[in-house]
Amino acid sequence: MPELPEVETISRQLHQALKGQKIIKVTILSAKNFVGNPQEVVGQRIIAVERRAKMIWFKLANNLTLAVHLKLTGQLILGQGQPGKYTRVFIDLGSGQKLFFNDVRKFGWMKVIKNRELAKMNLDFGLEPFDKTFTSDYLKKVFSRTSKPVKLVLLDQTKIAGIGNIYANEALFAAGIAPSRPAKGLSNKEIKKLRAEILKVLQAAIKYKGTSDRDEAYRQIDGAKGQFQNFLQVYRRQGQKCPRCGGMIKRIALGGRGTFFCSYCQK
DNA sequence: TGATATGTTATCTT
DNA sequence: CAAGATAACATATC
Repeated sequence: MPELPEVETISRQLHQALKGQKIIKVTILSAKNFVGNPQEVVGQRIIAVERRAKMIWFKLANNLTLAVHLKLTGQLILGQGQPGKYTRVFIDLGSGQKLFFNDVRKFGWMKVIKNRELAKMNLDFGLEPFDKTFTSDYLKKVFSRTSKPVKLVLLDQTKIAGIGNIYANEALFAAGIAPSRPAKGLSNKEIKKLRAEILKVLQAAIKYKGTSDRDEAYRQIDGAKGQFQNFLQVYRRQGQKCPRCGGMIKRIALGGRGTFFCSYCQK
């Protein structure tokens, strides 16, 4: 699924490829996946492409931003060809290339947003893990206020932006903390460790350009898979041996989501 | 056929 | 009232 490392990868690649380019034409094939007036972005130059939480922001010259959320199965592919079966929107660029927004399940969206509304939208999200304000003191404060399972707090975008199911599971494994532990019950030492492991796993996943699990949707902008699926320790590995202690990896549901952990070495 | 997958939000419940 | 729990969204795959 596109989480922080996947969206960051796409966002960096698009910035590289599209900075300075002009949007020539917007073709909407599925109306529900495009919000706003496409004419407002036509003719505009792309100043920068940035990531915020799990969104990609195309900052345009006219103080508008084209925001994209890939949700579960969205892709942004840069190419020369024709739209595919699951292309919902595509954008013709000055270079002659096309940017295809593909999305099997149609949960994702593109939205035209005024920059001053963007600032308001920003307030709905928690801290970016790589922001220097994301300290263990901050985590401690967040955790102390709830007895929800710690994994659900990691997934709460209003507290921390960008972590999804894969990296919540992996970070808790790396920190040796059971996902169902009530957040307020974690010790200072555990919180410190968890913060460090969150940063480590996100950094490693960015290095390997994200996780393309099975035939899942995530792709880099040239259509290539990421490689971090080869480094997953627990995610979707139920029934297999724990790479750390040799115990059995279990699967439970937390908040209706698959949760994977080693019941021997995650305390 | 039914279970499973999942990010986010709407809605129901406590 | 707020926090927490759960359903809904759409569709493919096992």
